Amino acid sequence: MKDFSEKQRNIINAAIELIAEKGIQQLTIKNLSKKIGTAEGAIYRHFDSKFEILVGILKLFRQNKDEALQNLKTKEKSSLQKIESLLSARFRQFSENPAIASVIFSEEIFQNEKSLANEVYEIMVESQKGIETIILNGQSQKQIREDISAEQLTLLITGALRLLVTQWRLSEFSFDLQTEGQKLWKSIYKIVTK
Amino acid sequence: MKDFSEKQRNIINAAIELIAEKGIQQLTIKNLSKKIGTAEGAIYRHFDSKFEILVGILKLFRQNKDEALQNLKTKEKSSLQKIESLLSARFRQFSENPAIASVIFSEEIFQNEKSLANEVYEIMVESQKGIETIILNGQSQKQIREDISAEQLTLLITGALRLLVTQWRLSEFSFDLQTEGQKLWKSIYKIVTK
Amino acid sequence: MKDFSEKQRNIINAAIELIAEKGIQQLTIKNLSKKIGTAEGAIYRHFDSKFEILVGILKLFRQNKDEALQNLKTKEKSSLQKIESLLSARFRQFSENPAIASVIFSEEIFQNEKSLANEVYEIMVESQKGIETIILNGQSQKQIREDISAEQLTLLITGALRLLVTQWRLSEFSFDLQTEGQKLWKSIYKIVTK
Amino acid sequence: MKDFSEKQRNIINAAIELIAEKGIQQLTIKNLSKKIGTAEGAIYRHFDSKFEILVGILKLFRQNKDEALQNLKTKEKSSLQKIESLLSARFRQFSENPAIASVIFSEEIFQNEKSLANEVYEIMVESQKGIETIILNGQSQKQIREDISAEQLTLLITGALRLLVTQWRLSEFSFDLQTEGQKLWKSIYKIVTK
DNA sequence: GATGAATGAGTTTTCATTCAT
DNA sequence: TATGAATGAAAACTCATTCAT
Repeated sequence: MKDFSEKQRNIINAAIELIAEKGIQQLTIKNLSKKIGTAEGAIYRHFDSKFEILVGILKLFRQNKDEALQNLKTKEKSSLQKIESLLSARFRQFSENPAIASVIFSEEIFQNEKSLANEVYEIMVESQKGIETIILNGQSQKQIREDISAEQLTLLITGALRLLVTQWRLSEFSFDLQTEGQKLWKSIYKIVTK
Repeated sequence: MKDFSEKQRNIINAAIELIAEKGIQQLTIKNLSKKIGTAEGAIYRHFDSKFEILVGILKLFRQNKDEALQNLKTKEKSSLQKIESLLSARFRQFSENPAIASVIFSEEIFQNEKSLANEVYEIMVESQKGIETIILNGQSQKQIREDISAEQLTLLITGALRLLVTQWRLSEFSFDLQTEGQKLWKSIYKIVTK
Repeated sequence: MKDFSEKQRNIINAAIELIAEKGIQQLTIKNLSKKIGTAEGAIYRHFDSKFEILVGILKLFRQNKDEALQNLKTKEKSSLQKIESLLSARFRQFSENPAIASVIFSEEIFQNEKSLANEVYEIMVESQKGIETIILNGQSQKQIREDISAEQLTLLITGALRLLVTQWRLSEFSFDLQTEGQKLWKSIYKIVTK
Repeated sequence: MKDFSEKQRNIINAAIELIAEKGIQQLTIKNLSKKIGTAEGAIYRHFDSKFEILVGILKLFRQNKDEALQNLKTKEKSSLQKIESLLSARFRQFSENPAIASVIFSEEIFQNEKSLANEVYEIMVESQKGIETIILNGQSQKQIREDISAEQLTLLITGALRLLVTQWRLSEFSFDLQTEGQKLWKSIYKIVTK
């Protein structure tokens, strides 16, 4: 769980951008070193292998997720407010860093390596468990409808979030993600409150 | 829009399976020829290049989509029945051919080539337009709630469908997709009818 | 125990020559392909890896040894004649193919890979066991002195053989190996017969 | 013929151990610096290049040899006693420092560089000349048989010594070298005295 | 049509050496 | 003196594609 050096963070971010721009197949050490302006060999001072860079990306995503869920716990908010916070924080993060948006929901990128694929799945499951817990709370406080299970509501909310981000990316960021995110929240609100 | 020869369909299906099993990075001519039991050179009798095989995969997906939407038009059903049909047809197809499930929602696979990425996006948009049209019909016939736009409802439905399939795949097909699909339909039904 | 194709034998022989000329550190795929006049990648049609080429060299050496020992068994000769045959066959082989002489007694070449180092040692032990058996026979027939054990005599004979070949090689083949081999045989003869 | 600093001797010894353990191909500046616990760059304070380290190893071997031969000259012993001394000193040295045993008879290690290969050969020739001189003395004093030339006897003795050490090393030091060395001496004694 | 060897460019990684600190 | 990051060349290996058979 060690923290990354500045150089390591540079490399991880460059890798994320590269994947976002051209796909994993273009995430080569050559392209990566070009992007950060060093010789190819230099990268190996900071990561033992290309694989470790991918591991680094996932570590970063896991940290993102943990911080997001942690943030919510400390705040005194209703369940609905918490969900709204979560969604708008996500949309803001992606708007500010579209490269992350391009990679974070693209599980296929890590499919190559069994161990990474598993890590990806875990992060996804844990992230959804976080939302499901909030919804369960909302249901027990009668703020959220109970005729649909928390699991199903989570599937609907998370699925829509992911798809909206995917559309944004595939359309080459042709619309304002935060605006559309607001609209989505309103729809979700209507749906979950009755 | 020429149709494929049997050999070509073999190759396309083998390619889809290969991607599903090991990711696009393992879609090599060598692996492909091994899978279909021919020499490497033989593949070039049927496709001019590897790129054309990817084009072929997308052509197949487009046909799938067109047929699915066409099927519905001919049938006399309510909007809600149509959506249910569409969903259950999808889940059935994926259950029968998990490889397709692994590739069809993985837009990143085709991100490498600009022209393919665009085709992917178009198929996705057209597919959703099909559902949106059904929902609009349902709304004008008062079978589907009107306080949420057809576009938003489509986002919610399609997003959940995609995410459920993704979870099924990442969990290595650990649950029964059609059963979970039924559950999802019930939730969607509750949501859209009120 | 499969036999090698002609191309594979070419590659193995080129590898032996390369090692003989410049040492294992110069046994690179680039140098090897240059020597046999193909592109680097072409070699991988015939061997899965560089490692397999080294395995191939050792297989060849093992065959050499097996044939040499087999040859002797069939012939009706006294123990002393057998030893003389063995030595002169060796010296003839090395004279005709100095590259083999440069590699066959250079166990360090294969030290890099544990599995190969073991194979090397086995070949050496088995080869000496062959000679020891002949000596034991000679002793029981009173043709060879018995006050020194067969093992020790083998050590002396094999050690001298190896060292003579090593000197020949290090002196850049500056003397006639077969002539010196004859001299060595005479010395050995005197030693073992009394 | 300058003497080495302590740091230089450290480096040379670490290099010998590294070669002994894993072969020359693993003698890299990185591995070397790891073994002596410094940064890679630090090595270049003490040696101008990796090549100079190899030169250093050979210088050490030459010193070893010179001292060994010098030692004998000063002592008042018979030729046979001198040979026994020489052998047992060698076996003792190798027992105490197996790494040296692994490198000193492995001429191939230095084969890469023409100039080193030559130095290796010279050390070997001079070392044998030393023994040959002792034998010649023994022959003129009728302590050593004269029907076999001093050169041939040297070949037999040195060859057996080398092979025994090689077997010891390849068998991963599975027997006691000094005990086996004693046995070898007894055999040699019988051989040269009659 | 099919085969499989060959090609040339590309991949990840390693290495001796240099150099700013 | 020591450190460790950077460099450029070279290592082993892969790959899409071509082509003689």
